Amino acid sequence: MDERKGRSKQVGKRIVKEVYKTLYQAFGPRGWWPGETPFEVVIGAILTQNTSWKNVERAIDRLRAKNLLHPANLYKIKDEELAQLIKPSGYYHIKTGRIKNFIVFLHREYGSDLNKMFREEMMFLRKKLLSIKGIGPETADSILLYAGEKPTFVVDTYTKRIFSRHGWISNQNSYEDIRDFFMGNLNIDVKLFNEYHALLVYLGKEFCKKEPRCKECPLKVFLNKKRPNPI
DNA sequence: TGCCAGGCCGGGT
DNA sequence: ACCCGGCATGGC
Repeated sequence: MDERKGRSKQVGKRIVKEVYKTLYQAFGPRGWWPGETPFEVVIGAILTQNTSWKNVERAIDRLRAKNLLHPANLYKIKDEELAQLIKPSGYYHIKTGRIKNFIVFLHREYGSDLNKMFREEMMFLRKKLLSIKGIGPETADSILLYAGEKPTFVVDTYTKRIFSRHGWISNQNSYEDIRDFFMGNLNIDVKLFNEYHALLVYLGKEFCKKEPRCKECPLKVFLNKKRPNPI
């Protein structure tokens, strides 16, 4: 690699770490994921696809009330009943299929035992999750990180929005590019990846909704700093 | 009232 | 390899 790229890489590394430090100091630990059990996290990860968490909570509460937050119980339920229960989370027919796809996969591959599934090597399991129809990269990484406590970085719309608006990534970078960018510039650390993603979501939700780079944004201190060149 | 929310798939270029 | 329409409810 040439010298310019090398320097750019160092800038990228510094930015990624400093952004984390800044957000953590501003907001403190977020305590993610807002779910009680690993299985609940998996279901939440599917239900929250392009959906506000508030609506997902409603759906989860309805499942919990029927004691359905367990693989064996969901395995038995009829599609139409599940669809009605998760209705508040939107896209409920699509998501019924996606939940069922995962449940059938878990049953077939691991005897409905989530702990057994998470004993797999991370990247091997990631590939298997991605092969399930309805589980894309963000959902897979959310499951691995927040339910399985595996060291993978979750990239979502907030991550892309915040980092591209600052010029730290470009909007043509793929999901995997961006994931590599974060993982390559941070220590491989479950706790760190957990907090980082949660902090970005918090920032995106609470500060960047209407006015990008608003006055109260903790990241405004980065506006005048050197920026890395394309990942 | 219209737009958005912690994506992903399938078909078309 | 991208690009786009579709999927749907609830909050502001």
